[in-house]
Amino acid sequence: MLTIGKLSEAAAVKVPTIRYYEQIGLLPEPERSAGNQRLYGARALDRLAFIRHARTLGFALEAIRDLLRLSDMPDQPCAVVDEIARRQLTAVNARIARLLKLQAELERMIADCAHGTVASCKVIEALGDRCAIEPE
Amino acid sequence: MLTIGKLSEAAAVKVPTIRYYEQIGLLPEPERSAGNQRLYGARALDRLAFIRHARTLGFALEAIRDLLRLSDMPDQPCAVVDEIARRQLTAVNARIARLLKLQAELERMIADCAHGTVASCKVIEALGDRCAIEPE
DNA sequence: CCTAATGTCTCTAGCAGCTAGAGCTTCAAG
DNA sequence: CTTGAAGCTCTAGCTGCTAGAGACATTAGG
Repeated sequence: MLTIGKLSEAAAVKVPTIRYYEQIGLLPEPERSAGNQRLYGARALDRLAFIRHARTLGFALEAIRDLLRLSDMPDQPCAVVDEIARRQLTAVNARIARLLKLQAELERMIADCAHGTVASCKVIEALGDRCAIEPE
Repeated sequence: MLTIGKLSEAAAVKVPTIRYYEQIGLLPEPERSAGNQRLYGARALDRLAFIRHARTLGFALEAIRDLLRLSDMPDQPCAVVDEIARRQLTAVNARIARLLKLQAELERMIADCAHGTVASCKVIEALGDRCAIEPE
């Protein structure tokens, strides 16, 4: 059995984050030691690794909640899982597209800058212009 | 002179957001009408447009605060402005790089899925694996 | 066995950047 | 003159954590 500190280390998730996940119901309440400290088994580590991996892929905690629920129902068709992942991919694609536009505009702004005074700064000037990019 | 509603419309920034920007000191406190309503001039519109444009480019409000302060000092050299913009570009580049990795992993996961049951779902399986990508 | 240093406990509050609501006043159109 | 929209202030909420206070538990060294 692992204490929360050991689990934290093993899963590379900070201690308060683990408690937070428990609080919002992403992790089940673990056993407690005689002294009221949390004790985790291998299952908890798997689950935490799952959450962390999904988080690094940008899934929202709500989506992860759905994925975890589904992963506990092995006989269900995985269409819903697929759908969640596909939605995430769409969101990632959209963010990439947007960031590429930002990148281009920032590069243009910076390239135009003559390194003079603020009065003639193209960066400030460009920012003052009405915007060409849609907000997020 | 514009009421907050008109300003909101003209700058495409929501009314509570304008009040929020005032509250955190990004916008100066405007004049008030006899009935205590905010009244804005063209300067406020310019400033708000500047903020909005910088926001869509992903600048943090703190960075925008710096940029606004600098834009009020036209005789200063614009090196600091440049630096802020360059930092933003670096951040954008990093986010793009990260999202491209996520995109690849999500695509792989989804492509592997045989559309069977959850038990054999490669998406769930892939999420359960220890992560290959560094978190943000 | 005692002590000191960690580790853990709960609880509350804070971060960014807004957004939403309650409950009130003011304004503009008809 | 009335009505409905728009304005006001204030507080609380959202996501996904993170930080701190103040108290108890555990462990390693002497």
